[in-house]
Amino acid sequence: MPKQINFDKIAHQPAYRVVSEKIRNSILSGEIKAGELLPTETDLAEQFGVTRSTIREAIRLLEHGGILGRADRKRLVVTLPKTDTVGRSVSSALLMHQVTYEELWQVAMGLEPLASKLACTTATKKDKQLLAANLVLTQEVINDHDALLAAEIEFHDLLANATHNSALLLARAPLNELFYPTAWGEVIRALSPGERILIAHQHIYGAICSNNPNKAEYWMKKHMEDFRRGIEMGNLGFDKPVPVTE
Amino acid sequence: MPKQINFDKIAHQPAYRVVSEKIRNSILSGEIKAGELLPTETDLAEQFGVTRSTIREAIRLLEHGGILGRADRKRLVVTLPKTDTVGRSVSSALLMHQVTYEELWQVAMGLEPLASKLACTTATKKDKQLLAANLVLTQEVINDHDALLAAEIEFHDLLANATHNSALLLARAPLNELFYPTAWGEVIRALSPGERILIAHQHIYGAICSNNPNKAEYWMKKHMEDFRRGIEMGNLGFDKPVPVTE
DNA sequence: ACTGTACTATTGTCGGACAATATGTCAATT
DNA sequence: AATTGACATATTGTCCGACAATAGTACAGT
Repeated sequence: MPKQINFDKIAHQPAYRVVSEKIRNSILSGEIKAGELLPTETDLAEQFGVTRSTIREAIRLLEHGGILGRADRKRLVVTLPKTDTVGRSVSSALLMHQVTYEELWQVAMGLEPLASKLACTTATKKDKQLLAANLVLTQEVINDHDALLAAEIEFHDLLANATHNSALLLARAPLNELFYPTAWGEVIRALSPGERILIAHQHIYGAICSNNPNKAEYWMKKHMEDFRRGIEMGNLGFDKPVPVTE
Repeated sequence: MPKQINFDKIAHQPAYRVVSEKIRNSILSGEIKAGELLPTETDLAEQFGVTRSTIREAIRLLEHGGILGRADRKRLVVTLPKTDTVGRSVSSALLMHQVTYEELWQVAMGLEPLASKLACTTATKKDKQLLAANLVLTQEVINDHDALLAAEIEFHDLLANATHNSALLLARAPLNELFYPTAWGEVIRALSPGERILIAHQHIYGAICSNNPNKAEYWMKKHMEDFRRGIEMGNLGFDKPVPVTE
């Protein structure tokens, strides 16, 4: 085989991507802060020296990432990405990768007990109040499948919020969107373990209030193990891909 | 206060978003599979009954999520989102939320030991070979800061890949992009704990080869604790936000 | 204090245009 | 047979100009 010289592909980035990157950098570097308005499309077009169409495409690129949004559906505004916005991209990706319940459960086992532990030292009064209210609600709807499911998901979400750790919130976002809605739904429907759920939640809540990280972690692990058994015993396979809903 | 009837805001979605959602659903539902080409923009415009500009904006929305890409820079193709593509959205979000080293470390403490444990049962021969090669490389460059940093990051990445758990891969994507590059860089530079790193890696690798999940988990925890001490002792504050680089 | 009117700014959408570039075909060359 | 060149075609990237719909504002009128 004769020697051959390989050149790198030249990187010709389309204009809309260049513009998008520039705006992104301006935002990330703090040049434009969250809450501030972006110049109008016409202005931007003039500043970058491209057409409005190009600007619009650049904006769409950022809009999906959640760092740009619309104030009152007119002017563009720089926004702090919300967990669920970002979570949707991740969820799409996971669905396309045919993620299984087992894979999600494993991640949940890594993150949820951690969240319980952390929440013990970080939860504010407000957080505890919200959790307490959730417990009351759970007890009330313990026989109503759908409402119980909603309450159950909310509990885990409140708990995660109580850590005030944005990295943790984002990492577990797909659980909220993909895992719990489908999996818990089945578990609750199949086994009706409403009481077991409530008991676990109460213990976790108690551990947080008495600032007992190990206990909080322990009960969350137990809770998640229950969950796993529920899935295995139900009619949705633990190693099957999560179905696309909606 | 007089009783007042509240109506929901009517949800007037712009056309480009509607189109984007329709395409997204087609992809997620498997109607169009990964690897397949999308119709041309002109065709899409005709099918949806909108202009090409609108179609283009819809496409940009999806392009950012990584589920659409370009085959050879012309035709659009449906693609499986790569971890780093999706990870970038998440990283942007975290940077805007001024995520701290501590928050990232906590997530790492939840995920990395888990990855070590899981890898014991899921790692293939290929995975082990790659890890072994990485160990050799690490030993060779143990005194070269930059190369050592790259090798260190690669080790954790290979380990995560060895779990073959896409949910885990995506959840830890921000660690790869935000945490390790900046934090490890400082740790290595400040303390030069090259040998400690290598030893930990070797133990983890050994545990995986001998199928010993507990040992793998134990050493990874130890490794991460070292990491934490390194950050605390170095001159970058553990509770400071991760700086925006690039 | 509320309502209606008029004006402006800005976005959402349209349609058409053209250059640059991949792709495919077919003949010519070695 | 394999490479090269020439040519036609398809498709994207970018531009321009236009217009309707609507949010914001200002200013009256009751």
